[in-house]
Order: sequence, then structure tokens, then C-alpha cells
Amino acid sequence: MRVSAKADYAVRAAAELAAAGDEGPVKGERLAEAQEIPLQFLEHILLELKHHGLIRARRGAKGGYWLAKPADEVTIAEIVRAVEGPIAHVQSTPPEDIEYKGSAAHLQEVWIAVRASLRTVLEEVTLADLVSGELPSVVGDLAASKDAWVAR
Amino acid sequence: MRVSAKADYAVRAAAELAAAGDEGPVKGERLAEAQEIPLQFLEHILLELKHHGLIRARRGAKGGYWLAKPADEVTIAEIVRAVEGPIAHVQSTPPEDIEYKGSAAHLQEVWIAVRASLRTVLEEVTLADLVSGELPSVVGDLAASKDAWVAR
DNA sequence: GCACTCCTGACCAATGAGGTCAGGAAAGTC
DNA sequence: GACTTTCCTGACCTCATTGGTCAGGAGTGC
Repeated sequence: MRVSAKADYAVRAAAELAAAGDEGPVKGERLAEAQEIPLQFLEHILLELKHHGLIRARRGAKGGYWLAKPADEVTIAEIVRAVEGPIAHVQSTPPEDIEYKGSAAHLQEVWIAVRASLRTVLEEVTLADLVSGELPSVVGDLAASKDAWVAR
Repeated sequence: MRVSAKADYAVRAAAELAAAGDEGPVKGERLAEAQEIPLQFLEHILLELKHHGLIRARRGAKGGYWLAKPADEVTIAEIVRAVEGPIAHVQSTPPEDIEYKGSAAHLQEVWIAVRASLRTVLEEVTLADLVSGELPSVVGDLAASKDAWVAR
């Protein structure tokens, strides 16, 4: 139940691309500096994003990366899935495929709910929301609660 | 963003203990068989749960494990934390401690919201709920949506 | 032709996941 | 007191993942 460095880096780099808008391709080096991400590691991540069709790239002078879609059509969920794989799998299998026996029979519903709750956040927030800071109300409300900021 | 085998096993074993109620200590072997968990692996997990004060145990004939608290006072979140550590940490640090620069500044709020949404499910469901199948309405509603059961 | 930038695969150390194995230490039974 | 039962603990094992680095190749623009 943790967020990997890769996912964190991927979202941050994508946010930087979203902010750049249509000012032309952005170099990997600039992304790395802006977000303090090791360049060579970032390049692998950007490649994955490209393979998943989320970003595009061009080589050479004046080359760089840019979003394949408008920033308000790219969700955090898509980016996380591109680099981390499916969200909320249990023992590497999707919750809808698991069958529990005995007293744990209803555990499947709990994991389904876990995935659904993650989706309500990750699929709701777009890169445009993230860059503007105007998060969707569902998400904003969750983050607004004082309770949400304390460790447990 | 995945659920480990350990967490899954831990919750299932705990559910079995909750179902056993006060009929005396339950042997590890019985838990292992009921939930089809490798016994020796399960014993390590039960030990962790014991160290976190969630269950108790006695050795010898008539020995076994039982819940340290009533089943309606133990949440899934406690069990998951006992075996997996803190929920929704980013790069192994809690989201409230991270500072993002540039265009990703508001990413912190997103991760906070992610954690909050996980908590609304995991801290709401108790072992008693799980065993009875009567999940809290917030969770039940999430799991009831057809949408929640399809892969993406 | 040359500089620039992405693209790709190989590699690497540390950690975690998912276990197994062997034995020790309490608790109950005879 | 011996014996059985069951938990307790640490050591160990294999494999995959995490979080990178390194070296070089392949397009692109001037």
C-alpha cells in the first residue's frame, strides 16, 4: 500500500510537461532539474510513459517530451498504472478474481472497495487540476480534513 | 499500490479468529487449513500480530491464538499496518512530510487524499463487520457499484 | 558532418516478498 | 518427571522489485 519513487517521479514529470503546455518539447534534463530527479532514471520512466501513449518525444536539438493529450484529459491513475501496473491488486491478482473461503468470504468486497476508493481519487484528478491546484471537490474535501494530515 | 500476500493472509487469519469468538484458543494449524495458508509462513505473521498486541497466544496442548480485543474493535487498517507498515507512504516517507517544487506543488494534497480515502475504507471495517458480511455503508456502497468490479 | 537529445539494454546493490527448516521453550497430560 | 503438543524464534533460501548507473546507438536539426 505504498507509492513508489517511480510513480511519484512520473507524476511530477508529467505535471511539469502539463505546465509547459504548448511551448514546444521539453528536454529531459529540464524536467530532471525542475523536479530534482536523477536524469538517467527519469529517462527510463519517460520511456515507459511514451510506450503507454501518454507522452510523445522527439530527438535531436530542439527535441524533448510533450503530452500526447491535453492536460485535462490525463489522470493521475493513468500515469500510476503506466509505471506501477494495476492498482490495488492482491497477491498480484485483481480483486474481482479472488475467492475467499470460510470467515473471510466477504474480504473480496473489502478489497474491491479499497480499489474503488483509490480510483475515486486517482481517476478524478487530472494533470490540469494538479498544476492549477484546483483539485476536484471530492479530492479537495478529503485533503482538507485536518485528520487526513496526521500520521497513524 | 498493491496488497501483499502477508496482509491478505493476516486479515484472513484474523477473520477466522473473530469467527471463533470465545470458543477458546484456535491452533495455527486450523487457521492455516481453513484459509489455505502455508502454516510456517502463517506462524511468522501471527507472531507479528501478537507483537503488535492484536492477538494473544498460549503454547502447549489446548494452546492456540485468540483476539486480544473484541472483534468489533479491531479494524482492517490495524492488521494491515501491523504486517505492512504505514499505509500510503510515498518513497517510504509519510505524505505530510514531503515538499514538492514547481508544477508538482499540489501533489502532496493528492497523496494525502489517497491516504485519506484508503483510511475511510480500512479504518471503517472491523473484523466483526467482515465476518458478518455487513460492511459499513460507506464501504458497502463502494463495493456495490458495478463499476468497481471491472478491471482497468 | 556535427551537436544534440532521446532510446535501449546491460548491469548493479539493496531490499522485500514469499516462503522453508531446524530447533527451543512453555503448557498441558499421564 | 516424561512426553506430547503448540507456539516462538532465528537462520536461511530463491526470486522479483526498487532505485538507480553506465555505455552506446539512433534520429533530428543546423
